[in-house]
Amino acid sequence: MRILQLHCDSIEYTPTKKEIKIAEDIENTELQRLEEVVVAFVAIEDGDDSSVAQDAISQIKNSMEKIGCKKLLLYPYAHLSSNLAKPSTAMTLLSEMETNASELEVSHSPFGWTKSYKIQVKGHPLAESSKVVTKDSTDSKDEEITSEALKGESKIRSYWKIMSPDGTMTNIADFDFSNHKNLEILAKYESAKQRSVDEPPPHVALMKKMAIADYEPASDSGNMRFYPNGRLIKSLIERYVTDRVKDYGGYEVETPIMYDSEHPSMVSYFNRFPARQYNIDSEGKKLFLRFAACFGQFLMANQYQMSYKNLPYKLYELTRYSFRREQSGELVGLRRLRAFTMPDCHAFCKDMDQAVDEIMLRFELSQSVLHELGIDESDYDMAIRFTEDFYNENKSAIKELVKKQGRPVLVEMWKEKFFYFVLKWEFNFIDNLGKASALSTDQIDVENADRYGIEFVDENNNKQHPIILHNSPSGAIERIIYALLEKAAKDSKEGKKPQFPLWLAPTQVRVIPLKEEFNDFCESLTDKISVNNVRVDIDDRNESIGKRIREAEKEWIRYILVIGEKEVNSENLNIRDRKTGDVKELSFGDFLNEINKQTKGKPFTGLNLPKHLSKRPQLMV
RNA sequence: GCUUCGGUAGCUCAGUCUGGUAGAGCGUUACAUUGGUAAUGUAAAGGUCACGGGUUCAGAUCCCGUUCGAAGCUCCA
Repeated sequence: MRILQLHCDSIEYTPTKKEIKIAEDIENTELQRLEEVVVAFVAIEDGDDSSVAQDAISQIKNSMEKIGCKKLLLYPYAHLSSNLAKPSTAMTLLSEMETNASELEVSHSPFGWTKSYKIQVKGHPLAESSKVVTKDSTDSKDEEITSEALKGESKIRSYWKIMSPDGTMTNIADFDFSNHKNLEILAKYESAKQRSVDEPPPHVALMKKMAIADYEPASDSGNMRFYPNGRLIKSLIERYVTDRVKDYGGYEVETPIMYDSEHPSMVSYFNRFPARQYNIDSEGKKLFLRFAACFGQFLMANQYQMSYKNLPYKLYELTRYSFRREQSGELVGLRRLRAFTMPDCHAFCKDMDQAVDEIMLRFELSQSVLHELGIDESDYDMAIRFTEDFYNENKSAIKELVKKQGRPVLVEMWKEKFFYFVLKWEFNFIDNLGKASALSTDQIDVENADRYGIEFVDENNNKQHPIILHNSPSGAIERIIYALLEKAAKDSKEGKKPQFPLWLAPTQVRVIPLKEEFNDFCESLTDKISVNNVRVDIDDRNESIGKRIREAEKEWIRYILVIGEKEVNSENLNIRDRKTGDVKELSFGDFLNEINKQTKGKPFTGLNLPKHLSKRPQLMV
């Protein structure tokens, strides 16, 4: 028996005429319409019997339970097989299947009739499946009709281990996680897929409360709006990551955000991955929005005349945005988006030795970038994945990476290469709910240079395809903000004051005049401070001093300067430091030094809000 | 995408079970207050109870659908 099973929004069919003599007698030849239904196109084959029918219907019931649908239409469909059973047998078995599915709302379309039909199939991964049930098939073959990638992904055979910094590998079950709680979460998360949470992630409330980002209902899900505070933070992180990649040797480029899916180099790449992109039809072209910077940079590199002497050569782009049409149920706050900002740096290397050398540099770059962004080593754990072949040929390189991490890492070893890369590592941030999400990552790609026709000329004047590394030193910028907010929430939960690194704080210094008569003094003081690249504002509202301090605290502002009689007549400043909660007296110069020490080496941009709080609309409370 | 839960004033939320005049705090506005390091006082304005349909004499409340969000499943190039 062959079955094509489709989970449908709707199906309409109209019996038009009897095809065979013994066709079922029916009274109603009008159009039938069913909604929210699983349609099983069934071909009964020679040799099928009652046991096959039972097996088949139980498989159907099984998968319907999984997708949560209770309505079934059995649709006799001869065209699935060239070895059909006799119509009489077929009718008997079909009605047996229908009887055995009585707990469902089951019906069938008439047997032996020519029917016209119109069908609307749902888009989810389990919506379509085909089944072959035979007398001797002991186990069910439940094959999903979807992209090659999804098929392959479920077939990937892999082994999960923990590798210690000394290079020894241990089975996950045998590893002592007592000092590595987050790694345990990551290991369980990845390999066993165990999760149990029942509350929204804290960064979602914080991103709104701090007026950073919010959902935009008028857009698609997962496309966020960033308020002035959020844009300032995001733009500073973007600039910092870009500066660091340029220091490392990446050359910044800009490439289109949409591509023609029928361009020859896209076709084969596309077929390797599930179709989760945004599609746009324009003047007969089928365009899709990029989900990474790869295409643009590869198509560009294709034009380069490269010699081995030029390698390694690195291209970099900060994609604003990359688009992935993730399943709606997977989107969460700033953690998982459909439009996100991704720094993406590709290094073209002449051979595996050079690629391995390069990956070490980028590993250190990624570690350092995260650290400087305010994400500590203890906040993330590393996973490394590679093919068995790559492991056997490059053991020492893998061990060196793990050693650089200095702590045990999660290892996934693939029996064979399925993706385009032979090695991939990533740093996974573990949030307050025990969710892991990848930040930095790098890959060794051995396929795409060929696919995109990227070549260099080697020492012997032969053309070769370079090995390509794909590194994002920070991961998505939105995800960095998510990590910083989750860290702040954790501090808050532990009774510590939440805060941003000073260089990212929307306001670094707040000046509060005690009375209106000190306003002029405050103006000139803030001018003096802001010319030194410090974001300073004035709370000139007619509110009590206590309230204005409280609100500055709630905005996580690090330094508060209350200006009264005493300050106006003093050389020094009285500074309330949120970190300690104390008020200290410093000279103007010492104060600036204290700030500069903390923001050294980081980009700066001016206040992104009105300087006077009296002029500032309130976004959130 | 599936299952479950949720959407009430700008924000946080009560009211929904048991249908009958829509509530509080914060914020906003006005007036008074000129303050010394986490909430000054008084008053006022502010709601299509997410949207659409149904049941009912009557719907924020009950039913159906849609939409947005969250959790779980699945997934993450």
